[in-house]
Amino acid sequence: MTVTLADVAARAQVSPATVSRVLNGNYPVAASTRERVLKAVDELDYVLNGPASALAAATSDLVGILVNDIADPFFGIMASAIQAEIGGPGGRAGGERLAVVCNTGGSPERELTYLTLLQRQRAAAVVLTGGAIEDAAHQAAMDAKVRKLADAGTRVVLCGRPPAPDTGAIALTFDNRGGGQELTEHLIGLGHRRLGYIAGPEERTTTRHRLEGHRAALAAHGIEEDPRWTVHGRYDRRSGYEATLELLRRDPSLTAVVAANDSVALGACAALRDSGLRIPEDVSVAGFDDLPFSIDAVPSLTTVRLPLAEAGARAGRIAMGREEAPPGGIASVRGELMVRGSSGVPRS
Amino acid sequence: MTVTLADVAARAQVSPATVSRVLNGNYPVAASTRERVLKAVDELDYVLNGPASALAAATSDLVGILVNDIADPFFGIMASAIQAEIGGPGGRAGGERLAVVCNTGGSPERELTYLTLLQRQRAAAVVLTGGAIEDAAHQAAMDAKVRKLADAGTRVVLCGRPPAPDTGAIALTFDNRGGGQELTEHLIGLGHRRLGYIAGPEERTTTRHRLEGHRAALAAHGIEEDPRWTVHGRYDRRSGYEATLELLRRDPSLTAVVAANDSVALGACAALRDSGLRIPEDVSVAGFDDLPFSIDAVPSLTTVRLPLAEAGARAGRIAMGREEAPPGGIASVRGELMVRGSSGVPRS
DNA sequence: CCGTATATAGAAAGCGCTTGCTGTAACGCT
DNA sequence: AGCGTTACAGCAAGCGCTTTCTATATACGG
Repeated sequence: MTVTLADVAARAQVSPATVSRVLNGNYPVAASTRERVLKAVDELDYVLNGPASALAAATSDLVGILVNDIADPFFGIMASAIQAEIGGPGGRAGGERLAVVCNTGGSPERELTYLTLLQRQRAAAVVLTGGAIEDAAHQAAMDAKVRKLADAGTRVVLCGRPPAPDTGAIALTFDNRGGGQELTEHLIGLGHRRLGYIAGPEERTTTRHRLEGHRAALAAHGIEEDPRWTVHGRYDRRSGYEATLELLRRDPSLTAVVAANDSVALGACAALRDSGLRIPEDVSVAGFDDLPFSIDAVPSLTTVRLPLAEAGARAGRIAMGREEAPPGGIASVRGELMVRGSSGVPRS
Repeated sequence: MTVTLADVAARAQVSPATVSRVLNGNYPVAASTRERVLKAVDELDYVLNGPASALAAATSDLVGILVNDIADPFFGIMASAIQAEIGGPGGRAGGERLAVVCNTGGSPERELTYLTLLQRQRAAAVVLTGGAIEDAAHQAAMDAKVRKLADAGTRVVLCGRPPAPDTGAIALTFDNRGGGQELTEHLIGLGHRRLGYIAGPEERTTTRHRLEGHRAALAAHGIEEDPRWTVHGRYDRRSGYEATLELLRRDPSLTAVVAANDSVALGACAALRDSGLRIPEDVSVAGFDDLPFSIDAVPSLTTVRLPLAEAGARAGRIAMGREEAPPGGIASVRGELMVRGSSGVPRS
C-alpha cells in the first residue's frame, strides 16, 4: 500500500485538507503546522498521487511538446529550449511541470493521436513544433482538435509552424519564405544562374515556403526556372545525396545546389565530392537552419540560421503564461543568412 | 462543461459501467450494445478523462523516457526507437500509451525530479538512457527511487546505462569499455604509439568506461601513458575543438586523437585542420557511437558503432512487457568497430 | 467587555472513472 | 420441467485528492 494524504495527515495530527493546503501553498497555514506536515511528508516519503490531484483540481501539470522527428537536432534543439522554460515553477503553486515530448514521426495519424492523448490527460499546455502537413482533411481535423483543446483551457502554441486561424492557438512562425529567398538571392548575387533545388517532402508547409522563397528570388532576377532543377526528398542526409546525383544527371551544368535543410545539404556535399566536384569551386551548396554541425562541414555551410533555441524558449514561456502572446497571436521569426565557405562564384 | 462517461451512458441508454467496459474492452459486452455506445461516443465527441481513469484503475498509460540531452542525436535516436515501440497497443486494452521524453540536461537534480514526477503520475514504465552520474549520494538516491518505482509496479529499464543491482531495474548496458579498447587497439595496430584522448565529463560512467577501455588497450601493448595525453571536456564538438588544441599544445608529437564520441571527434578534426594538420596523414582521429553524420565527415570517421536504435527498440519492448527480460535482468550490448578514412598509419 | 473582523483548521461533498458483486434473462442439460 | 450455466448489464463503493463551506480561536475597535 502506498502512502496517502490521509496517512500524512494522521501522522501530523491534522486533517487531510490541511496537508493538501501545505503542499499546494495556496492557503494560509500556520508556520508551526506547516512544519509538522512537512516533517511527516518527509518521514513517510510521501509522493502526491498525480492523477487524483489532477482529477480533483481539474487541471494537470503535464505540458505536451509535439515534434516531427526527435532524432533530428532541428527538433531536439527546440524541444530542449521549450522544456527548459517549462521545467521551472509556473501557474499553480511552484509545482514542477512534466514536459513531455511526443514524436509524431511526421505521421498525420500519430499527430492527431497524441493530441487526443494530451487532451485526455487534460494537459496544461501543448506546443506544436515544425511544419504542418498540407492535407485539407488533416488540417481541418487538427484545427478542430486544437480548438477543442483551447476551449478546455489548454494553452496551445505553435512554434515554427504556420498560424491556425480561429483556433485560439498562438503562433511563432518561421519566415521560411523570406529566408529561402534571401539565400537564393545571395547565390544569384554571386553570379549563379543555374541552380538546383532539393526540396523536402511534399505536402509540408516548410517545404513549400522555402521553395516559394527560392522561386521568388529567381523570378525577381528574371531567371526562368527549369522544372528539372527541383527534386523532392526527405529531410535527411541520405535523401540529399541521392537527390544531388539525380540533379547532376538531369543537368550537369548546374553551378549551385540549394538544399531544404542542412542535413540534406551535407548529403549533397558528399554526392558532389563523390562525383569529383569541388565545393564551392565547381558547385556551390547552401543549406537551411544552421544546425550546430553545419559550421563543421568542410567547407563550412552557407545557410540560413533559424533561432531555434530562442523561438523554443519563447514558445515555452508563452505556453506557461509567463510571457505575453504577440499581438494578434501571431509572430514571425526571421532567419539570418550565414555566408560561409560552401558558396562562391560559379565556375566560368 | 465537458462530456463525461455518464453523458455517453445516458445517450446510449446503458449504465456508465457498460460504457467503461466497451472503452476498455476487458469485459464481454454484446455487439449491439457496443455499437450503440461507440456511436454515442462518436456523436458526443467524448474523450476519456485520463486522470480519473488512472485514479480509479490505479495505473496510467504514461511511459517516461529520461535522456541527458535531447538535442544530441545519440539520445534522440534512442528515444525515437523506444517511443516507436511504446506507441502501439500494449498491456491494458489496445489503449495508446503516452511516451514522454524528459530532458535532464545531465543534471542530477532534474534526473531525480523527473523520476518523482513520473512516480507521481504512476507511470506504467520508465526507461533511463545514457550514462549515469558517478556520485555516491546521487547514485544511492537514484537507486532508492528506482526501487520504489519498481515496487509500485512501474517497470524500469536502463538503456545504455550500467545495471543498478537490487533495484528491480532491467539493464541493457553498452559495452563502452570493450568498444574503447577495440578502437584503441585498431590505432595501435596501425602503428600509433603516442595517442591523445579526449574524455567526456568526469563522474560519468560512460566517460570512465570508454577511457578504461582505451587504457586497457595501451597497457596490453606495453604503452606507457603520459598523463598529458588525456583531457576532459563535454560531449560536444566545441569541447573537442578546444581539447585538441590543448592536446597539441601539450605534445605536438601525438599521431592520433581518440575522442569520447563523434561530436567531439568532429571538433577535433576541425582543430587539427585549423592547425594545418592533415587527417589521417598527420594525425588519425577516432570517435565513438557512429552517429549518422559521422560517415559524412571528411574524411569519414573511424568510430565504434553502437546499435542505438536496436537497443532502444528492445528497451521499449521490455518496458512494455512485450519482450522477455534478459537472464539476470542484465544484457550487454556490444559495439562494432567501423574503420574509415580518419585513421591511418602514423607519420614517420 | 462585547460585537465583529481575521486567521486557521476541519468536515464533507464531490471530481469521473473502474470493478466487485449482484441481478436477470436465455441457454443447455438430464 | 427443473436447475445449473453462461452471457450481459447495472449498482454502488470507492480511488486520493481539492475546495467550499463551516467552526473555532484570537485579535481588534470602541
